[in-house]
Amino acid sequence: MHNINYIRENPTEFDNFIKTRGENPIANKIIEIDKVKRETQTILQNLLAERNQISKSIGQLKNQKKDTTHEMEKVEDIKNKINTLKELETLKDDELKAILSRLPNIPDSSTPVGATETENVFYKDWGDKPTFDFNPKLHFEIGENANSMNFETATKLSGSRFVILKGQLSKLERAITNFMIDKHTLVNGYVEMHVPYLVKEETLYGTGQLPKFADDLFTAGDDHWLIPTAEIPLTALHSNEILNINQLPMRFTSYTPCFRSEAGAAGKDTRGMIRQHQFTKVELVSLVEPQQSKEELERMLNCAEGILQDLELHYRVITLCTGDMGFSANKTYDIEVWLPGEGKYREISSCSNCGDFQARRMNTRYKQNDKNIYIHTLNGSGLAVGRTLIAILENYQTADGNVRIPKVLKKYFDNQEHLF
RNA sequence: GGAGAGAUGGCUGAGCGGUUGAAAGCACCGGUCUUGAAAACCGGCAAGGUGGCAACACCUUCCAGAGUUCGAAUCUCUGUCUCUCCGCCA
Repeated sequence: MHNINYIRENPTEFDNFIKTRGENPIANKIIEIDKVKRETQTILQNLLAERNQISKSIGQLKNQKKDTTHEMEKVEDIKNKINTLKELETLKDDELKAILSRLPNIPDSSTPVGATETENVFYKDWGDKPTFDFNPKLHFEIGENANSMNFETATKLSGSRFVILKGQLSKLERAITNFMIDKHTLVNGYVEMHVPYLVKEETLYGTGQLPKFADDLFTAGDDHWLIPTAEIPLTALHSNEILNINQLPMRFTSYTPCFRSEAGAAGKDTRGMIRQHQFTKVELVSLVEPQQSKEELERMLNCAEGILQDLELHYRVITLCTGDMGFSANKTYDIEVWLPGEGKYREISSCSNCGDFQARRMNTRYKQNDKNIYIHTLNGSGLAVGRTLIAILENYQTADGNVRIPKVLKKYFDNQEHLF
């Protein structure tokens, strides 16, 4: 959510910013609605003050057993005016909210301007592409050949975009998760949280998924929605609270399943487990003071990168351009891991600074020198577990169809050398 | 699922329908005292908004939403959540 004062004072700048995010200019319209709303409010409040005054005097007159019919008539007239003005105010307020709640965050000055993903900017990379003396297979070929990855049965149970992992692959998924959580809690200073997978509409509004992106989500039929990422419950942990400054920064990590309808991705990545309706992810979330958030984004990125480095997987980091960035972010780094089977880099983590955008929507503040200031929120995958599993299969595969177990995961496998 | 009780400021907790935005205590902040600290004492301490250069004035908010009333924390209805007892149950 945007600060209306900012829009009021910098309409052109605001329009220029949201233009880079693919939105049409709208500041003038916002200001016009806001103006009518505030004018209405001023008149309304004066009438309310008058009503309160008269009501008070009625109380006093009644105490003195005096006649109040004159006052009563006066109030009756004011009441009618109050009702019409109140309706108008609510109407304008709703209009304003409808617009503001659907406008994306303003990009950080270091975010490259661009329309589509082709204009994302290379930031850095790590490691080298592995070499093979055979033709590296795709992850699902490896999994299916080992009889440990099954899409057909999953489709029988749940339809398309689901998978069943069996035996060693199921265990690998669990080992990856444990490794990530252990690293983030023991080394990186994040607090592990176990959170609900079903949340209320209000919670999704806070992080920015609603009202605009309902199509990307699954509902549970009642008033609950399935989380598309643990970012949602973690970021909202302290919504509607005023924190003490010494509580910040807060760093949370959580392992959860994520549910996404993939509404806009029909026909995309239909083979394999790259794009599923359900996947698991270890999420990182930071709640920080405003002046810390830029630094925190780099820190978070490093924490996510560290996992891939430990797993010795080659990757690159790109900075998303304004047009490709998510709704709530002001700056986003994507980490893309190398998949030799596909011969492509694939997103495995996305780390975003949301500034005060989400904090405004969910009303999370902290007190400093008697002032209440919106915090900054950040989130990042640390990492997507399913895609990490894919990366391990494709990068660590051997000519005979087996898979070497990465050094750091061996302890979860009784020091075995190979997966199968 | 059945029966009952409740929801007030950071926390605990008062509150006959009419100076109650809300007593009191705790916590917190500032000060006096002290070598320092504690104790004691004094003072401050909800949020959002509108108007105003400002001082300041006013409005809204006592779970949420409707309603009754000249006037609602206080009365009525609906919803949400919490607690206790019973039933069922991982």
